[in-house]
Amino acid sequence: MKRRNTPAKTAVLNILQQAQSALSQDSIEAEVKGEMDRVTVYRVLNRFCEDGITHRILADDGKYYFALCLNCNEENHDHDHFHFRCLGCQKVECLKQQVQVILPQGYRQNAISSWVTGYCKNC
Amino acid sequence: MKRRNTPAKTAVLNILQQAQSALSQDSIEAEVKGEMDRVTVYRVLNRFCEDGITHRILADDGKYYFALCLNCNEENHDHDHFHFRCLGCQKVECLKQQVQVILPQGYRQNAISSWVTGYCKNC
DNA sequence: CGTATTATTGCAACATAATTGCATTAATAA
DNA sequence: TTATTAATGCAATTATGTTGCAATAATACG
Ligand SMILES: [Mn+2]
Ligand SMILES: [Mn+2]
Ligand SMILES: [Zn+2]
Ligand SMILES: [Zn+2]
Repeated sequence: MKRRNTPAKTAVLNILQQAQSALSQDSIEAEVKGEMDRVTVYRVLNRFCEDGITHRILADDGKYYFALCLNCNEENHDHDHFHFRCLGCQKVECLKQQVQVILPQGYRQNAISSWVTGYCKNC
Repeated sequence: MKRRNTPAKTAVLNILQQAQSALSQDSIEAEVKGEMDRVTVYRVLNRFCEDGITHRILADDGKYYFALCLNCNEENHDHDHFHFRCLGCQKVECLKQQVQVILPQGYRQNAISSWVTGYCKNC
């Protein structure tokens, strides 16, 4: 399924690139108000995830956030870092620190989702 | 608001005690099918949380899971441990390992939510 | 026990986040 | 320029959880 370049795709990608942080669907929707449908935002973001352009993280507020994959290449994705959500400015960031977990015997690890909520240095 | 003992409350508590793991509303609902309403399950569980009988954890599948507070006392709740969700049997457990995170300068930590998904030793 | 008080329940409606179906539009290849 | 089909808009649907309100029933108290 070959991808096509569309205004919607370009607009969402620009927003993510300028954000320097993970964004939720609704915050992106707010920025493109009128330009495109709500569903299109979801679909563009999901396609980005399928294509390895973004990664999708379910925050502890129950919403998905999307962040550009910065240190990933086509084959190796590495998203086992902590995520921080600020209760003041609502900003979500990918932290540098990797999550270290040792599972009990016989357990196999598939994915990790680690969140810290609190207040960032500006809040 | 003094609590009352009801069949609904007793049934849900029994299920949690026998489970030895965290349960979602829908899995509890499945076990009490016909006995009580969907909303009652939510309300019983939320009351347990208010009363410090259970704690509520939002999993990386977007659902809340409820687990008995075992090592908590009235004042000190300690839920900063990893949680494991099995993709095979759907079971959710609280792992022993505590989450260790060092935040960037100036950041304040409020709450932690750490999930590992994968397959347990039986799956 | 009998009665009053009010916590708890059931049911319908609502809220919010995200997905799906389908006809239409438009990006790309030939 | 035209054919192909990915992408879009809109409405409907799913999923999870909450809220309003009248009816029910657990508890306290004489
Ligand atoms: Mn990340
Ligand atoms: Mn726990
Ligand atoms: Zn902040
Ligand atoms: Zn399992």
